[in-house]
Amino acid sequence: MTKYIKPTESELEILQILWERGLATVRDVHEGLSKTKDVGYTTTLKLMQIMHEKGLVKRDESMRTHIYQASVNKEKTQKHILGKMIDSLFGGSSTQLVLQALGTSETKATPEELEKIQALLDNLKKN
Amino acid sequence: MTKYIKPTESELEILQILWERGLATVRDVHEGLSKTKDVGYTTTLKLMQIMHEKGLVKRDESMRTHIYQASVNKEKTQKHILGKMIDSLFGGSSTQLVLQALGTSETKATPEELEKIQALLDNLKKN
DNA sequence: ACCTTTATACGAAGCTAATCGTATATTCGT
DNA sequence: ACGAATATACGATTAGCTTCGTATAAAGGT
Repeated sequence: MTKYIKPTESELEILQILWERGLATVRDVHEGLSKTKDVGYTTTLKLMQIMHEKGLVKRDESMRTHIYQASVNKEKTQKHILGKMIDSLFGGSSTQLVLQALGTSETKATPEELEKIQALLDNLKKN
Repeated sequence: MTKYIKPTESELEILQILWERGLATVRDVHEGLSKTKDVGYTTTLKLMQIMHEKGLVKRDESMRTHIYQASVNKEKTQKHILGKMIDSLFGGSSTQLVLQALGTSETKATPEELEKIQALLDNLKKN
């Protein structure tokens, strides 16, 4: 039972990038972040160092430029945060959250995604 | 365009209780919180005072024991936070979030809820 | 070779959230 | 009427997040 470490907002942004790329340098990540927000390079560096201390990321230090990768699982992290949100914001009802999310939806769901949702829904209906 | 104020974790817990009860004293809220976490009365009080300063709650001060109520809309707040989460955690795809939420689901959805979800889903399928 | 660029490491400041103790005023029970 | 309980207000502390400046070392270019 390893203790779950809740990533902060900024850490999540970084994880997001690492999950996408797999391997990345601080500079890679920083350039990714720079697309959406204005932040100094050393800030990104510091954050990633802290994440390393916390165990949120691993890194290969064998070269001068360290290579980082996420050490926490994407789906598990999503599930964890989602679970907390369901509790704190939707009184524990995940269906309430789903209703809100589908209602708000501006994203175009692909037919495949819709089928997956339908399948899950059918499954829930059985019970 | 009134500035949106993002409630903190603790503030959300309090809002949750206020949304449920409509009107409540600090003690009411504190007793609600005490069910799930261990916190001092003055901590709850302080939080609610801060929320009042921020405009997250209103209060009737005409009596010694103030009567509080939420001054922010439940659905709007949910939608706002959900939106941020979809962006930061699911790359902007609300369907991805729905998939996770339905998959994780331990909550028993009522038949009515399932029908509502189905209706929304049917609607999405049309387009 | 030497100057510029690019790394990491580290320290510290600014801010916000969360918590609680204490002071003070009011109300309640007996 | 008087002590206990209960209310608000307020200050202070602690902890964590975020940010950035500076020091130092290693590469790179010409």
